[in-house]
Amino acid sequence: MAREGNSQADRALGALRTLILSGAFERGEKLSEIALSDRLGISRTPLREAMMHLHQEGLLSREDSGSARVSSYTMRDISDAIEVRGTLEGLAARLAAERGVAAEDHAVALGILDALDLAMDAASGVDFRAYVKNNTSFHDWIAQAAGSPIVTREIARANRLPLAGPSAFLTGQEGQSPFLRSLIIAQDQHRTILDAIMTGEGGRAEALAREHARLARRNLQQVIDRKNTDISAIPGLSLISPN
Amino acid sequence: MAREGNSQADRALGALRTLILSGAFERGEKLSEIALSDRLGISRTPLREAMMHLHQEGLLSREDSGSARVSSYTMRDISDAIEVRGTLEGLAARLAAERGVAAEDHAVALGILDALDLAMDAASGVDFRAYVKNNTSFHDWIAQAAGSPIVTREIARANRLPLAGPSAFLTGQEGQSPFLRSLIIAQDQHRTILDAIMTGEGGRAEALAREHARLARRNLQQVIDRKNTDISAIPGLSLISPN
DNA sequence: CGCGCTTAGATTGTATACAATTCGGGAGGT
DNA sequence: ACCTCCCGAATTGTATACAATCTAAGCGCG
Repeated sequence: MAREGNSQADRALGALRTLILSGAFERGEKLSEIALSDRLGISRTPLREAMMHLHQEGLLSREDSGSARVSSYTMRDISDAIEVRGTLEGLAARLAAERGVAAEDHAVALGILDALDLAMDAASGVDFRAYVKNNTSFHDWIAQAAGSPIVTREIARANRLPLAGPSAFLTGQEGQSPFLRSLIIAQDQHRTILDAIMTGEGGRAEALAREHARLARRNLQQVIDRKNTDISAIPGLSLISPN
Repeated sequence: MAREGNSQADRALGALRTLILSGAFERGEKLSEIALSDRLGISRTPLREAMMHLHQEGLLSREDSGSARVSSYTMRDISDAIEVRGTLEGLAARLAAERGVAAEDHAVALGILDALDLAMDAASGVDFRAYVKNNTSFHDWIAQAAGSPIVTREIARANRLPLAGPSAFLTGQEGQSPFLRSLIIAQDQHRTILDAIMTGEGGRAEALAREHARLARRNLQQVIDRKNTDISAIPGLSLISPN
């Protein structure tokens, strides 16, 4: 049998997801199971399992007849998805503030924020790889800070939506100066959110977490407005319909 | 092939979900695919598909080895799930207020609320069947009121969590007088939420929708505290661990 | 010339056989 | 008595064959 991550189904899931996000298919393109099966060298049974998974992730949508199509999203869909994420992170932050956070967990969060500072102040400009990694970690920390598996799970779900994750627009932006400014603002928001959580200011923590997500929305808008963006530089961007 | 709802996979999904929610299995019981396959008269392929679906619904959890267990939830998990639902419905209500609602959609909502009044004022006590149906309709209306497929979808997801749906605690409660009072309060909240949405009071609409969900939380607590509750009267209650 | 029907090819849904792995129990040794 | 190792039964993962259905092209008819 297969260990975690070693199964054919997991391989199919990863491979197909990468293909879709990298723009290997057109928006709305119909995917044939047999064709994909041949292309990936994986039989239809685990492939169908992977496609079901991608369906619930939102990357595929099912026709009435049962055939699968690559999903198509509008700008507003992504914007709404980010708002949903912000709302749920706000909930997590508020609950964490209300329920309290152990000193041990607090230390972990501080460590992540210090690492983010370090990534920004690197001698050779910003260390994007480290920033993305630690930014993701901090958002994961918030998701778990309330100590509620349900909240954590729902946030994870919201993050799976194509471009809604906290680090979706942190790749392929290295040289942009307005983007650098937004990193500074984002990091300040990180510290402020953690402060509000630790002082038990639930309402403040929630409002800040929401606004923090809206910063991602602004970045999305900037990326789109800048016309010469390489569509393949940001995974999933090919799923967005132009208008 | 199979039309929507006619496939073996859909039948397996419905049958297995009903079995689980009705308490046919113990909490944490390991489910063998072969045994279930025999019991339901459905081969393993569509059965596995159904089990994957139930896994993402939260009714099943997977062991490292791949075997499936019936999920177990705590009281607090359910409480959190209801809070998540309230938060997302609050988001939907706020967005609806901010973005505006067409007169046509407003009329639909008013129709649903009138039907709810009618169900409560029925000559022979409360018509629970009608109340549940229209209560569900109103919550669906809110989920769609923002005009955002993403928001609608996330709310639908949150509702799938075992006892988190808006009508989860409306069955098996017919004779309870404190419960009747909560129906009156709930219906008042319905009207107030709609009013806030239509007058563009986004913050108010959001706060009310959240508090409305917390009423469901109070009902849950009442059901649990009342010791003589028939555990099979409320679908999914068997998944809750006592402590 | 356009439209509906028929039919063949392609595609999805399902069952089943087989391979790989896990799990539990029993034998044997210390 | 307890621990370890090993083996067989049970269980899950995968491939594949077949059945049911969809799709699209070609044909006949108005």
